[in-house]
Amino acid sequence: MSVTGHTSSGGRTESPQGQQKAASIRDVAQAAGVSYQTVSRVINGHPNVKEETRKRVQEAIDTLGFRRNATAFALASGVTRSISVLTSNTVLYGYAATLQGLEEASRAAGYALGVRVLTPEDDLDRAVAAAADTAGGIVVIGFDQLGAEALSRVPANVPCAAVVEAPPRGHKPDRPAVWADDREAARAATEHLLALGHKTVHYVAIPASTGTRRSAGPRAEGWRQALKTAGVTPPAPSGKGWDAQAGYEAGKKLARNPDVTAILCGNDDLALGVLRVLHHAGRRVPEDVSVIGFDDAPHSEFVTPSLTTVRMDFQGLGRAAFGLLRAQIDTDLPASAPAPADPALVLRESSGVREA
Amino acid sequence: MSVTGHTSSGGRTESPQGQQKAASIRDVAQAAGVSYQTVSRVINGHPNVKEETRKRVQEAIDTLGFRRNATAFALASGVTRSISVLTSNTVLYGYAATLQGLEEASRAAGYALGVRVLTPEDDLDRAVAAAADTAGGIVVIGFDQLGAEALSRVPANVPCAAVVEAPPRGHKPDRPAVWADDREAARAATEHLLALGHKTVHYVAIPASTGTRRSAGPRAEGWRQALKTAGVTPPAPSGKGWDAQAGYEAGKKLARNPDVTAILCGNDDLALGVLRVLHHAGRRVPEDVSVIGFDDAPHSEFVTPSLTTVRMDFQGLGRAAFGLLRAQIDTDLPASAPAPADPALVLRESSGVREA
DNA sequence: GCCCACGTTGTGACCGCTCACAATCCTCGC
DNA sequence: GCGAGGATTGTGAGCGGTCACAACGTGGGC
Repeated sequence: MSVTGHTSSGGRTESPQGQQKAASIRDVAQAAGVSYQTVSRVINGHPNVKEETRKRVQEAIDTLGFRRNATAFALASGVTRSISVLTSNTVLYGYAATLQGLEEASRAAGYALGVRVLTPEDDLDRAVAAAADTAGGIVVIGFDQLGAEALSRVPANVPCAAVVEAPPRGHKPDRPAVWADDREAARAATEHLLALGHKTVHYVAIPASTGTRRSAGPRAEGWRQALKTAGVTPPAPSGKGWDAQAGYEAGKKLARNPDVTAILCGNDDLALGVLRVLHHAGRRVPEDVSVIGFDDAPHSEFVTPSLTTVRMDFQGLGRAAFGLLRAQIDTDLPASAPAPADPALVLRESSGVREA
Repeated sequence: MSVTGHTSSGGRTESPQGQQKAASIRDVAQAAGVSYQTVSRVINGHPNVKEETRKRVQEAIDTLGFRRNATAFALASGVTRSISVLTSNTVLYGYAATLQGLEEASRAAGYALGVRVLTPEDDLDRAVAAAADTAGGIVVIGFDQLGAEALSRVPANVPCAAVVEAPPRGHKPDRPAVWADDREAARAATEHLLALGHKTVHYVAIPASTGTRRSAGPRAEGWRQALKTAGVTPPAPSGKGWDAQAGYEAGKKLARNPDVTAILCGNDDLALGVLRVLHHAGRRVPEDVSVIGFDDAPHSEFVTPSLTTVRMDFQGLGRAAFGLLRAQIDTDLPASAPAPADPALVLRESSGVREA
């Protein structure tokens, strides 16, 4: 198999004169025989402009192909109509879907959207600052430690919203934020497994946004709480990452243990890895072991066995976060923040009655 | 299952005075007892500044927490150090991974990155224009018709690069672009299936970036060519979308036909759907039918049966596209465009020798 | 017939920074 | 001891828009 990986430099028709720079407001003014201020009025739809004048200016705008310079507008008016998203990932389903919601909402509102990925090597203050002075506001995706940390570094005077893990009971984040009730969802999923006859439920954790303990985070809490309520001592959670490989690794030990009949996973990728290792270990799903994931990634419905999981409205969270941010920027707006859908347990093939 | 979906408005400590606006270059100048131009020299690392002066200015910068206003800089210098990505999707693996490569490269180069999703309802010219005057250059992800169309609308005077499907043999795109040799990869995959003893190979297509025919696009071409070379008449391709659901739909007919023993899919999501429908039809993979996907999405290794697929270096394509764009903006740069890795067939469980 | 209010338009200053150029200061060589 | 020339610094103008305000009409009310 070969590759061309070819590169072609486009045939620019770059005349020696270079491309004439874009028409400015003053060019238009001259062409229309008015002052630049009048042009400004026209492009901003100011009421007090004589209809005939407006028409003349509009024609000049059209023939010159004038477009208002966004940079100059931003400088002069102080309005930026753009937001910047800070996230540690853009590919994992939860992040990607949240980003999608954010993009959709911002586009609908006429805002440009910037993306800045955070890495462990980053100087977070610098990253936040860079985002802040590029855009009119910041949205932080704080599902993980990196995001949460970045969020805490956002200067108080920059408009900011976040989508985060559900905060500990009774706590409220110090910045506007949206979240779904993962805790309750995890509890419901766990209770479902218990109701299916499983004596206990094991948990393969996603990294928590706060601290490094596997037992931290709302999903783990919900799971633990359900077990406790049922009078079961929660087994130690496992897991050390977000992807299927991490699920595979964490699942090795569980797969070997015949007492393990039910596994809740912090996300669907993890669950996929668990499913895989169970398959390798010769344990059938759901006959021998039930597996439940989290997030309802697009492919979860199509793997075999199809994955029972908790559907999360990440797009909705993204949209809501944008609403929260916009409310700070366009104070005096209808502040419409459509509520995200509730998490919902989706029953599929990977979970079933305990047979033993 | 309930949801809190809670919203908390952060406790802004907004004194009646409001936050004093950020320090400007002149504030710093005054504090340091120099002219604003000297401050400008310091922040731009201009050589001819007396060491002692530089130090004094730097101190003023630090104590005032000065940060150069990006908007003003852009306006005055005409340099934007930001790029904008136009894409019809951000979640599908190929797109998301390309975007990831783009983000990574732009961040490394100190460029901010904007994302603008294209929809069928969009006024493409408007969308392109908006992207163009927000950023210093545009990268178009042209895997599909929407992207390809947008690319063709980019005005000649705006710096632009694209990552596209491999263009027809002998053709070169009229804009700088990168692509992988999907055609060759598809051919290799098809030949592999043929070599496994399959009499023919069916194809479930992804939408082509040009035209609407399922038989268009490099992947389809490579597949068809391999069959023809082997003296086999290519069966009609199926497929009408990008996702697993589309694969499932397209696979229904194939699953019913006992003569179908090998299926090549335009991407891994499609393949997942095909796998699923084959499972429902009681046909074993790879014993009864071999399936090969395209792209090597992260989960393809972990589904059961694991998916034989063609690994694509989308991140590399993204990085290369950024390099191409940057070369137009920072003319006079080392123009380092690291070549993307070649597509590579990854053999896994879903393909095997024909047993019949 | 006059004044005032309002609709319409133009002027100046400024957003925060850069550029080009002029002005000043030193230092060196003879 | 003096002029040349480079190092260092300051000034003016401008990027392409916006804002505030002044300057025009023009019509209606008295």
